[in-house]
Amino acid sequence: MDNKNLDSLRHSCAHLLAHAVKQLYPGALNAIGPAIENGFYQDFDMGKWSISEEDFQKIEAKMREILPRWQKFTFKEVTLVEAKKLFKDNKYKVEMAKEFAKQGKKLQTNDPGDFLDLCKMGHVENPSKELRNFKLLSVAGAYWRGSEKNKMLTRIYGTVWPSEKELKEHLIRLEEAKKRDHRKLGQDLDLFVFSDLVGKGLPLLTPKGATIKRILERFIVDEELKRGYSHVSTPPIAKVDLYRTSGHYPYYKETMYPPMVVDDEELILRPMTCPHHFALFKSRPRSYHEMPVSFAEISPQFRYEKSGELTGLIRVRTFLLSDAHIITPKEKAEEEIKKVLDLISFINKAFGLKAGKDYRFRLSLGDRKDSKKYYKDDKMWDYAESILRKVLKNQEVPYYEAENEAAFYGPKIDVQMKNVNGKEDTAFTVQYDFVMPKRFELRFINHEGKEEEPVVIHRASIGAFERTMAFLIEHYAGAFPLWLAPVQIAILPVSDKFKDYILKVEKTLKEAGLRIEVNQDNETLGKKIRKATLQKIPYMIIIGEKEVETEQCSVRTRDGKDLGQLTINQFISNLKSQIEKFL
RNA sequence: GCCUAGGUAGUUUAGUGGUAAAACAAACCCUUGGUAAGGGUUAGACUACGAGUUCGAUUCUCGUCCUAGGCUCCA
Repeated sequence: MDNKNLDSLRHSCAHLLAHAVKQLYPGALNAIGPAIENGFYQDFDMGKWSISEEDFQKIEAKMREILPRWQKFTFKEVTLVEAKKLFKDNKYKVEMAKEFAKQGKKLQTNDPGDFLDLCKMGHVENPSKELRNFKLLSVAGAYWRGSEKNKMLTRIYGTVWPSEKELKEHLIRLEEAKKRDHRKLGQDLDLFVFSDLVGKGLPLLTPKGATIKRILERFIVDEELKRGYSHVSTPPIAKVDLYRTSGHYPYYKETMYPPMVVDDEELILRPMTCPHHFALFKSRPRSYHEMPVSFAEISPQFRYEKSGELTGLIRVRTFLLSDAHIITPKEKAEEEIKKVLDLISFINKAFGLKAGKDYRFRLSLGDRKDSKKYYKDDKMWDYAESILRKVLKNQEVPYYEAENEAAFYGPKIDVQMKNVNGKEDTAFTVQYDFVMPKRFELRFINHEGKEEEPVVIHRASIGAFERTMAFLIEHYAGAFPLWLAPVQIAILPVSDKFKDYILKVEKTLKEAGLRIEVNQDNETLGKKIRKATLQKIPYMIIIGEKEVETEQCSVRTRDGKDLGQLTINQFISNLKSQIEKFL
């Protein structure tokens, strides 16, 4: 079934849900009910009622009771006056009717037999047959028309599929996704924890979690140094004036931590690194010879995200960003953006992430009409957006454009990744900024000996480490590739008689830079293997009498493959060549 | 922040208006075992926190904190 028909199926099911709920809860009003990816939702103003997931069984039964009567949707075009009259009891429908009429859209009602609704979308031909394979999934609050200022409605999410088999498969996929959830794996694999006492949105990384972070950090710093970045170190705290100069303060006051007053000075935990790097740039005059100047930093940042927005490691209140600011003459900006995209491709390749499947590029544009949210300079916006678009086109990568997603100082290219729940977040970002150079009076001396204003490219190559770790945990389902695995080798003695040899092996492997864990517990070999496998440790080496005699080790992988006996040196060079291939 | 649901040993869960049960993990003992769970013993919970109702609350009510799924937000 193609997407259009699937959408019709799902949207039709939202009607069925609306009808059932209205019958069960007199006075409930249905608002919008669109198809979404893998399902649909339907919003209700429940009036005096409230709904929880416990009510789903009852609602689903009602839907099945109604369904046989729904033979065919019939459509009818109506005028605004007629619509207002037909839906006089439903203010949401009336508001939509007015809105559509204002936009010059035709108003249409449809009726599957006993449920007249205002609606313009596609519907299935034969509802009673096609709508059988549905399931209600969750209930949530959602603001009417998506605005915090409006009333909160009750939203019911559901899914529907052309066949029972597809429905079952989808439900199994949802279950499987839960198993990959980085929050569950973070617990099971001992990577990070939260503490009520420390605070929400403030993750504590365990030794294993911190190891992954350290590997990523070293990986990206080394790679950036190779590519010509200068790594710097600036304080995670600064005077509020710095952010007043940058213009961040009024725009982002809500998400900054409140200022601390120390001796007549107001200090703030930094929510971003840009102004620090600009201050560094301005510390002395800059010549065109050294441009572009690329300051990179593994930078801790602090943002007061609203409590409901926090999710595991994906949205946190303090995080470490692989930040950089490329301060470049305008004519070199395009080339520099291209270089950043090359770096991002390199990173994605190292992780085995594929464009289109695991991530996608988004060209995030401004809105010329919204001068509150975006700095007003139409010409600069047009120019900056055209440059980013051009680079994306030349890279021949698939991308999509999104209005109203830019930073206040310019448009950006975002690398969007999906988490196991299907929610998309920005992993990496490249931003074109023509505002900060003005605000900070950034200048360099050009080859004519005159002062010239550069542009700034803000970019986060490997993103925020916490968030990137979350994506990677889910991407690998916890089975990290050798180079990233917090523990690479589990040494499993067959009994405790071989301590001396084990110590020797452990020392040799550690000296070779490998990450080891020895399981000396008084347990059977089978149990030790099980434990190491559940911890998703890539390699297990088993040492017993045979290995001690021949000075070898028996190697087994977490996938259950037996690689036989190897000398320690063979094993080391085997692993090392594997790691090198990745990097 | 808002809507809905939830919070019981380190973890996953059970349970009850009369101060809590199990599995795994832990510690110890027996076993010295060869490729996914050997056996036993012990310890571990002021049932998230605070208040109320009650003779008595882990259980009922309210508040606070935290978590999940959404919404809003996401530099």
